[in-house]
Amino acid sequence: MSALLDNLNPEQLAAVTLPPQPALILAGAGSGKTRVLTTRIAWLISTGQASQASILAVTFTNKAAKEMSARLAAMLPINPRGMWIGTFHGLCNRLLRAHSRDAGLPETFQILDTADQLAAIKRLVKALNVDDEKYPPRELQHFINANKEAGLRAAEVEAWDEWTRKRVEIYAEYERQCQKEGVVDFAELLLRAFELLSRNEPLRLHYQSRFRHILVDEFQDTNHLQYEWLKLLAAYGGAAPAAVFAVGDDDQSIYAFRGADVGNMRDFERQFAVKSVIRLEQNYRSHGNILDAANAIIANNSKRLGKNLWTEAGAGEPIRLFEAPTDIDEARWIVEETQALIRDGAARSDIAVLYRSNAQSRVLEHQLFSTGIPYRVYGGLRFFERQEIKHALAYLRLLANPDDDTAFLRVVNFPTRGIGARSIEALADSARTYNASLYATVPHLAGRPGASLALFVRLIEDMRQATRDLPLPEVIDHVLDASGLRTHYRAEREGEERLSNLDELLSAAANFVAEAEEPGLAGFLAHASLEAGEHQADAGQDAVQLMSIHAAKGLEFDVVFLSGLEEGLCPHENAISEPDGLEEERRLIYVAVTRARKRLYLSLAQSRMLHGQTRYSMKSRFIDEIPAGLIKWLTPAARPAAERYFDPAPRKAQSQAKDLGGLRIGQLVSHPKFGQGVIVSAEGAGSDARIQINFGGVHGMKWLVLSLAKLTPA
DNA sequence: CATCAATCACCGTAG
DNA sequence: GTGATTGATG
Repeated sequence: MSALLDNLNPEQLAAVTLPPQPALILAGAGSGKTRVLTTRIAWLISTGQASQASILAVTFTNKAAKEMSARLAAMLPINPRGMWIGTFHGLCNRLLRAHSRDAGLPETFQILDTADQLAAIKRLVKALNVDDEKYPPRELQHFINANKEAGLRAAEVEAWDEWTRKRVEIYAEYERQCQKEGVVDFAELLLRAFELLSRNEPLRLHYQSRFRHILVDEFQDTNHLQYEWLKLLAAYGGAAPAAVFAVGDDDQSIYAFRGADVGNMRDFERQFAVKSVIRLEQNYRSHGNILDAANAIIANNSKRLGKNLWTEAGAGEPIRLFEAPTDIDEARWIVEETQALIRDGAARSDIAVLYRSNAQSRVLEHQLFSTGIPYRVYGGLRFFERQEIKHALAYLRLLANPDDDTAFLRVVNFPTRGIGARSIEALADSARTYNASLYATVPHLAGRPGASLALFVRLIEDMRQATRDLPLPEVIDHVLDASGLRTHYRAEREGEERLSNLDELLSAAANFVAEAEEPGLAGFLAHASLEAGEHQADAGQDAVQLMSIHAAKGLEFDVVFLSGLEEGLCPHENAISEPDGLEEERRLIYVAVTRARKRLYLSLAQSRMLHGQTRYSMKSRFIDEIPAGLIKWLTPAARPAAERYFDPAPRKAQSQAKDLGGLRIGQLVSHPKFGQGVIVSAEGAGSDARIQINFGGVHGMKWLVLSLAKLTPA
């Protein structure tokens, strides 16, 4: 026991050993947050204050949940599976599987990922004859999810205008469609679990009396529904509420876009009458210069609970900053620098390259690949989201739940078996009249299309027969052959990688069976939806880590490259116009900077390919928020002169040189009112000539009449 | 009904 | 630049 509490600083110790009552721990980046959480659980159990079964710990990412389980297993001679530890989605899934009937779901309900959900909405929009120009499926998807995250069913959404009334109607139809097919989307997992507990009193009382200790990681990222779910489970307002131990950092709140509400921290403090607020401000991760930069950046935010990180570590190295002419040059430089680090003995896995948007990874991957440096990309297109994997999973889903129309449509004619759009349309029509799923409607269909469809149904039924008593990997193996997927990809010219991914699916299943509590098909399918990113084909290898800043939260590395620090990208142009958008972008940079232990590189590119076009931008305002003394410029001048600003190797799109009275595209210019900007494009000629300039920041993009604008080369 | 080429829209972050 | 969608052709 004493060893358990050794080496904790006074604040950490106080947090770990708080009496069982509501507590809020404001834990700065690198302050030992995970350690406090896990030690708290170990302490509660080893002092006999809590049983394993009375613990519920919830996190946001699978990575964090796994980490917590692993650390607990190292601290306690127990099986951490006795506790409920997982993500919000994972725990809600567990709850719904255990009580599917009470929740109004089939036992084998399937989970729709983002792409499945969008496909389902598109299908619905088509079936309802809705104008998809006026009601774009993506927008509808966002509308539905936002309402679910706010805890609102279609009937509860207030619609003030015709547009929204229609969207509510589609939302209601979507709910009906999902219910009929026995599928739930991500947001539905949470909402359904919430409704299950709130409507079913015996069940609620059971879980409320079981979970006496509820620990929440990354509390700042909870959305409204998740907070309400926690309140319900903790018996908030009742005679004997559970002890909620919430750990969070308002400065690291970066998920407002999906409904996260930092206000939950204040609400929690007030509503639960929290007596103990503990601040963890000593940072054990980063050198002083890195921490100073992070503190300086975040100090520009106005809405903060207030916190200042400090460290006993020395200042360390300066922050290195590199400005490249193009995104390709930027990537090349990052790779060269990485090579040098590895040559000097750095482990590849201790080096991370971070970026704002996943699209940036391609250039980096290309450079790394051609240099032969092993790398691993997190996020982006994930293993379980690959086309061939989704096809295989769709067959499996049909085995588990034939009413899953999304799965049905995905593979009914893949590999092709003569079932075209006409047949599908006819089938969908009768499915509507019978009010049944596509699969169930097939026997009712007469004529020629009916025959080929019946063959497909027969195929699935045969698969079900043949795999009835087989272990999961063999089920999948059989399905891959019987479906014709293997044959199809063997014939495809570039199908080799797809084939090996399908084999990888087999080993993923074998792994799953070995580790899971419920190693059945339904469990595996849920795993595939919920942990789409966890399984990577080249996991385990010592590789350079590539990921978005969001994905990097909670992780740390010796060396961090933060790339693409340009106005429009970081801060992202869409965020600037959003309320509080800029502050969230700043927190994003704060998160990125605080990932680094020893060395931090910042980089930007003056021009970048985006949407197949070259874009010119200015350096991010956030760079200017770092005290100049902490930065070491690796490029000659703070701003390169106009001449050298040009792309030395112009790409096609910009090669047509235009005469703009001495100015050129890509050049940095100064305007008396708008300040510095980059010439992006031009049109017209003579006195009509207009040029487009990206001033970044407040002014943004502007079209100016060349003959009137008082521009000087900067 | 399948295949291929041409055209179009899209990339902001995620479980 | 990529992946989805549409249109012409066999």
